[in-house]
Amino acid sequence: MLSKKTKYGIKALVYLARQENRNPVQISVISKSENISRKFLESILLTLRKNGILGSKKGKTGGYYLLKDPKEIPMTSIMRLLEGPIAMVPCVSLNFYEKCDDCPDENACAVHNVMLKVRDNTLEIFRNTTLADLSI
Amino acid sequence: MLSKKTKYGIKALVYLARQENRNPVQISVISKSENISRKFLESILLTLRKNGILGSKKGKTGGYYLLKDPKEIPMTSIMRLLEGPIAMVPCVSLNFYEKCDDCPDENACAVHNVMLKVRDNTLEIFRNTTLADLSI
DNA sequence: GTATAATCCTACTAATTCTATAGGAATAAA
DNA sequence: TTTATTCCTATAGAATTAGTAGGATTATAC
Repeated sequence: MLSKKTKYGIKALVYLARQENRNPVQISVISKSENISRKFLESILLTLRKNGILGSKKGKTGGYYLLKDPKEIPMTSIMRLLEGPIAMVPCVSLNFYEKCDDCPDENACAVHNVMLKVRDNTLEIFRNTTLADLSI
Repeated sequence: MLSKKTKYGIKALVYLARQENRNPVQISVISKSENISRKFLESILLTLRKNGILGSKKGKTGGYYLLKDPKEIPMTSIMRLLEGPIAMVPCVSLNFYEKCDDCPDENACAVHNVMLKVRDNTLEIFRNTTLADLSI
């Protein structure tokens, strides 16, 4: 299941992508529009900024804005940043790989092989979907 | 992320599917072979039995066995039983649908639409994969 | 400059879910 | 009658999630 953090993060990004210009938008404006707790959204936008997706301006008339063209922001980046691995098991994850304790041989593991297939499919969707596609 | 419950459940089912006959297999035999906590596995097999996937025999020489041909057990059934929804958000789930609190219009929701696509893809894989496919 | 209004940052908390574990009752075979 | 299994309910510790608190910092407007 997608965490609320990720869901809210995507919604906020879409909101920013739909803006006509790149002027800073205040947290409270987004939080009201998208029905998201202000403080929770604050922490989400902060991690998006720390990871190069958003820029921010402090003080009065401050807020958050996109640093890149929405076309240049694939879902893979957003998902990995907010949600973590795209794969359903760590042993088939590209960016968050971990060996299973219980599994002596990955290639012989039935779970591994189905989940690899699922990951490949999901990955292709996320790679081919950018923030621009979400924001139409 | 897939829960250990689901992962262990699948592994146990594969183990049973690979048996030559349908004689009862004891929990402890499966738990040793697959490196799963005996008591945890016990509770998993119990829910599989209560939901018509497994049969059981009590007492000495007791154990668990498959009730159906592995070909007749799709991944969708196993996943929904052990893991719950296949979709990443409740609002695109077929069997566990729930409306989002924050979302006034589902069809206008960017998250909804990507996740619908992901669900369709994942669902097709799980529908076309049976326990028999996993047990080769 | 001073008041105001925004982000920044760290820490904390409440709720939920996950991963088991405990312990005995019921059952069946030897 | 002993032994070895499943059956059942309850509980507990750990991890994660979702959200909150409160003040520090910074920039604008008057």
